[in-house]
Amino acid sequence: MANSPVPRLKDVAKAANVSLAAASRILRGDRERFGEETCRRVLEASRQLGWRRNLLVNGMQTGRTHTIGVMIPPYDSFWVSVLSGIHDTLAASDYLPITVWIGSLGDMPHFEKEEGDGLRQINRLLDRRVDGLIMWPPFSVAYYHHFPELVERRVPVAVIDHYSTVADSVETDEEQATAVVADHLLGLGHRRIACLSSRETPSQTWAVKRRSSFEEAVRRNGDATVRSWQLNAHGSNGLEVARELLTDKLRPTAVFAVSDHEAAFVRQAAGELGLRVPQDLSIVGFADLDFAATMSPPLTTMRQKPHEIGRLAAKLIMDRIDGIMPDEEPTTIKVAAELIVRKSTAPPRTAD
Amino acid sequence: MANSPVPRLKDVAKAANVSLAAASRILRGDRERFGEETCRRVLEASRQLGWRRNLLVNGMQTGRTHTIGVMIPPYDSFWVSVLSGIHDTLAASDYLPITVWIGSLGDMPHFEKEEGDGLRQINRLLDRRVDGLIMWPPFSVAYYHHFPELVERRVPVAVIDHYSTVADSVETDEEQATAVVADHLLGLGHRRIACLSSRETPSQTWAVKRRSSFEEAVRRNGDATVRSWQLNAHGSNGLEVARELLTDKLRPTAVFAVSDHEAAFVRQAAGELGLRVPQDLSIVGFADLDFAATMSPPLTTMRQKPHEIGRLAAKLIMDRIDGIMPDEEPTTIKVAAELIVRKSTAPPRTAD
DNA sequence: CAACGGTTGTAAACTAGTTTACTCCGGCAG
DNA sequence: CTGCCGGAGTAAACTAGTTTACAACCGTTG
Repeated sequence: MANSPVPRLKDVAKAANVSLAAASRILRGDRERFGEETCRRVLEASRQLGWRRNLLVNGMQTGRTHTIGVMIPPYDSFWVSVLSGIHDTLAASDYLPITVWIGSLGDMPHFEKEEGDGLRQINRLLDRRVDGLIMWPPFSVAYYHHFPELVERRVPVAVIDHYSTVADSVETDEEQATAVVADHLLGLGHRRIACLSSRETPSQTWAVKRRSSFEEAVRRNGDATVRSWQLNAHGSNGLEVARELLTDKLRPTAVFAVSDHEAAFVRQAAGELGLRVPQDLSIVGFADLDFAATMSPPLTTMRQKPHEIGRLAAKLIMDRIDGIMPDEEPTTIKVAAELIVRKSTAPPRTAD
Repeated sequence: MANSPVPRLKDVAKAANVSLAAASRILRGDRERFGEETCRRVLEASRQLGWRRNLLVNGMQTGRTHTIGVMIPPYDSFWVSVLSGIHDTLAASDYLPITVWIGSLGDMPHFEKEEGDGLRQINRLLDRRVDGLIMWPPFSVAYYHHFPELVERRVPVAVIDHYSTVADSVETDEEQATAVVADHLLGLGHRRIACLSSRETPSQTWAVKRRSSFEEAVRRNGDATVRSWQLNAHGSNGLEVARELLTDKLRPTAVFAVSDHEAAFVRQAAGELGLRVPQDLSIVGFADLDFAATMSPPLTTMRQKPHEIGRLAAKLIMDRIDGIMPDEEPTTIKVAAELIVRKSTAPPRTAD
């Protein structure tokens, strides 16, 4: 019956014995101008042949591919949830995300951004004429170089966990979140507190902000000391820095790690040094990644709302596409995080 | 300069002062027939204007979109690795996966497949004229109903962890893997062994096979007893079944769980019942998910090769697309798994 | 002076539809 | 008998190129 692998509108029109234009209009929903019987015949023929709209053609004609490019890291549970929020939100508008990444899983959670690769990936998306881009900026040295190009092509961009003056952004409310952590630790009685930051490269604005907001929040208290360490540019020396931090003359009774990945290093280093958690050392993480609850002891951490972050990023993009938002002025949305108290925090030993 | 948001070939041709056809041929690499100076002008103009090939047009003309649809579950670390293998392999051929899922993260690792949703997602991919499909069949009751349609459209399909007679498939070598687990437990001296299977719905052929292969492997030994339990159709009663299994009159000294998710239930139930792991109870999982190493005690488990599985599935699809494989005869590739011995297995108590 | 090879242009057909402008036909009302 | 309207068809232009056939121009040989 079908001599072509995929049925074309032409085939449907022929089967229903109507013209191509009539079939097109009827299938697009413009049924008022046609007889009931004709509509029925066309719809039936379409169903029978398994005809489906061709979004390639649609994309060429309207300039809308109903596809959003997403550049985020090889996934840990945070990014899986972000992606899930993006996916759900886009699906509601009949959009689909198309996701690319650079680096490899083996290098998680930190990895080198290779400029050439980032550029290749962003171009793969542009070649497919995506209607918008959601990204985590560390992937995109490419991003900075190509922002003017994206603007010229009118491809809206939303960035996640990165402050930007040129694109819409969604980020965790670092001031709120770090204040909660500081309150928790200070409330337990800790007065010598260490902070383990991540890589603080120019693109990792979240790490810088989280660390500095935390320092500020602790210092507002007056009588507590806080000191921060950070990973090297490759993020490859987590365990060493954690050891260094724990053996420092500060002798911290509590450590705030800017993400659960860093908290895991602190936990491991504490174990090696014979420090019991939480009796000798309290640890607070950030993100509530899937492994946080099953660490021993279960990790006290700030639970971000990754699904919500993804949802909002997708909504920003959709609003730009639909022209709901005015052409100018990038928006920044801050999402609150909540403290999940588990077993890795306790008052410091009074003997100390 | 550019009056249109995205530069067209027409603009490049005009800027380089050549005809549209010449620009097209030169940019496609057909440079032999043109002068060096002309080629330089066209390439330069293209670079300057930021022109990029339009894969929508390409797709319409050649019937190849350089895109592969992927339907896999909301990701745990196994599926993230599978996806990574797919991504890397496709990228090498300048293809991109476009991933959809059904169900939600909250229902992991088991969830209802809702037929309507599965169909909607597969159609989203078909609308974009993907060149092939990689999927995990539980997502696709849709798949079974639409296989004839896919065949007619000549869309090659590869399935993962599911035996199929109609599509290519890649799966873990269950016989090899379960024999290794059986040898490990029997070698330690266990003689009363329980097996906790997953949901054993018709689409979960891997669970059925893994459980039955394990039973067979144990029974080959002669003097050991094995008994199996399984989750309900929704996969919602893992903890209850684990409790039931541990309090059964069999009094198992070891449990093999068909995935780490189920192993986690066994661990939790053991804790509740005051059984120490591994002194009172040995547990073996399957998959080596990211949380396996940080469980307490760290879980002995079979490490699958998800990246390799993804790579092979992508390669099967690419071979079908490139016409390398003959038109008939679906292939099945089996991938070996390796035992990772951690702290959750030990010899049974001799007192017992 | 004509033929020739190397370069480049022109025009048309093609991918799968969408959309607009017009036309055509039959039946009914005035 | 004419006008009008609903229901349909026809043709063409348009999306962004790709590809083929053919023509045209140039300077250089024979």
